[in-house]
Amino acid sequence: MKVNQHIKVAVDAVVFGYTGNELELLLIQQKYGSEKNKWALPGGFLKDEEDLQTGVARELNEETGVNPNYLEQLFTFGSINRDPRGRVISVSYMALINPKNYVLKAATDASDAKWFSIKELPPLAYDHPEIVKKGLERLKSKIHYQPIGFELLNKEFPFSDLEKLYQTILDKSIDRRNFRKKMLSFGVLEETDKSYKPSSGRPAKLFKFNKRKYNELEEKGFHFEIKFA
Amino acid sequence: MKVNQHIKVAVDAVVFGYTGNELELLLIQQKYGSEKNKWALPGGFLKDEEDLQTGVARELNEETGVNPNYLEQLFTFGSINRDPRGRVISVSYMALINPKNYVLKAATDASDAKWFSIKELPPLAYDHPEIVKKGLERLKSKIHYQPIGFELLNKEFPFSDLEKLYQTILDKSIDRRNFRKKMLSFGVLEETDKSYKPSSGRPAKLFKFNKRKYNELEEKGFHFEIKFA
DNA sequence: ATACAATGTGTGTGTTTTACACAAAAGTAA
DNA sequence: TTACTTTTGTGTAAAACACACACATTGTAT
Repeated sequence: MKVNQHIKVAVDAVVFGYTGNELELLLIQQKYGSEKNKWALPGGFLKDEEDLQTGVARELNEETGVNPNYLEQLFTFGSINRDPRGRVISVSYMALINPKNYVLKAATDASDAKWFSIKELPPLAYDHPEIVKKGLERLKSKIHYQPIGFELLNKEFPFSDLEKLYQTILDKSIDRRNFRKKMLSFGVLEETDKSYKPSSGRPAKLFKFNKRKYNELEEKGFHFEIKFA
Repeated sequence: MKVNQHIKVAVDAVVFGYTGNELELLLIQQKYGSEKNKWALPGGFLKDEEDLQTGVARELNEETGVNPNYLEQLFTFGSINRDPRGRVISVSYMALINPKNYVLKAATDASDAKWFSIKELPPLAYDHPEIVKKGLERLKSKIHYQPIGFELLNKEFPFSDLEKLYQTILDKSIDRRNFRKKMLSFGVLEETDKSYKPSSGRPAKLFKFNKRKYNELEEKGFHFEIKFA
């Protein structure tokens, strides 16, 4: 194939985590290069023999040690000068993980991985602010019509966690009663027999998301959709 | 920048048009190459010095003569073997145009452009069926919450056109009264003083979409959203 | 003038969304 | 043991919205 093209293809990941208080973003520190000491999204150049999603997953694992089970393509960024090193287009992905499930890789020679509150991000390299913005938008909108919030929580969680998660992501308060009513009405949450004891106050039942049931319902035309005042 | 990568970047466009009866897709015939005589999405390799959207727009114009004013990135396809000629990733776009505004470029040595009903597509090259599918999904879902339907109609149109457009795209019938009521309730349609005479029956007022007003309302938190029984 | 074809319009009913407050279950401190 | 604090768990009434549904109007063609 004769094409005279000198464009490199990179993949980058916007990885969200939730701690119970804050929405967080996973970043790595650039130790070398023109953007030294800035922070960047995990990512890197795609290999000739791997497909896009495999590529991000690999880079993510190499650079931070995490292996998300939710990974979704976001957008492809291709402005001519987005990377001062040359023409690079970046296929970006959004990943959701529960930070508790991983210990971040310690600093390697290439990078140092760390969680940052989405509200206090350090200076980011390249056009990564734009990519993060796209990720946030996607997360905020998708959480309304896809049950992706559960990817950020423990397998079993008290209702209040789910509620706080939504409030944190959407950055607004929601009515507890209406939220619970609506969520439960979908019939995709299962009450477990366990309960969780908060540091003070009444213990809460633990719930879990029943993915099988969700898939079943979805086949039948059901749509997860949650809105707020 | 030293990266040993041999991946080419292409851009492809899923171009939808509406004739008043059918949703149509703009395709070009492959005259050479391994996929000779199949039809393909307009598109081609990205140039080193153009950004993605510029690239699709250029290819689209070169190959078919159309210049869409609605162009939106869809998805990036990157399976390893999607193109038998080598490793090529394709950044796909969706375009909406009113076919009446253009005369398709006659057959050039490279290709022959033609509209096909979405219901009777010829065999498509590469993974283009998958790309088309993505485009259709996007169109179907986006038409519910973004005023993109107007891009497919004349500037001034009878209400029935809009209605038929929605029915065609969504492939289901909708209640005329409720649809009209809801659409008008947004306050983004303007009644003109002109009217349109159908071949038979009562003449219809012509409406036009007021984009400025839509943008204003959107700023204030308004959301275009239309659903059906 | 009559038949035909498409446009234009309102209301009642059911469903969904919203707003809102108090009791129950634990732990802790007097 | 009692009372205080904290968090969970729950119902109802009003408002907004979605849905189903039918007939008069305005033009053309015969």
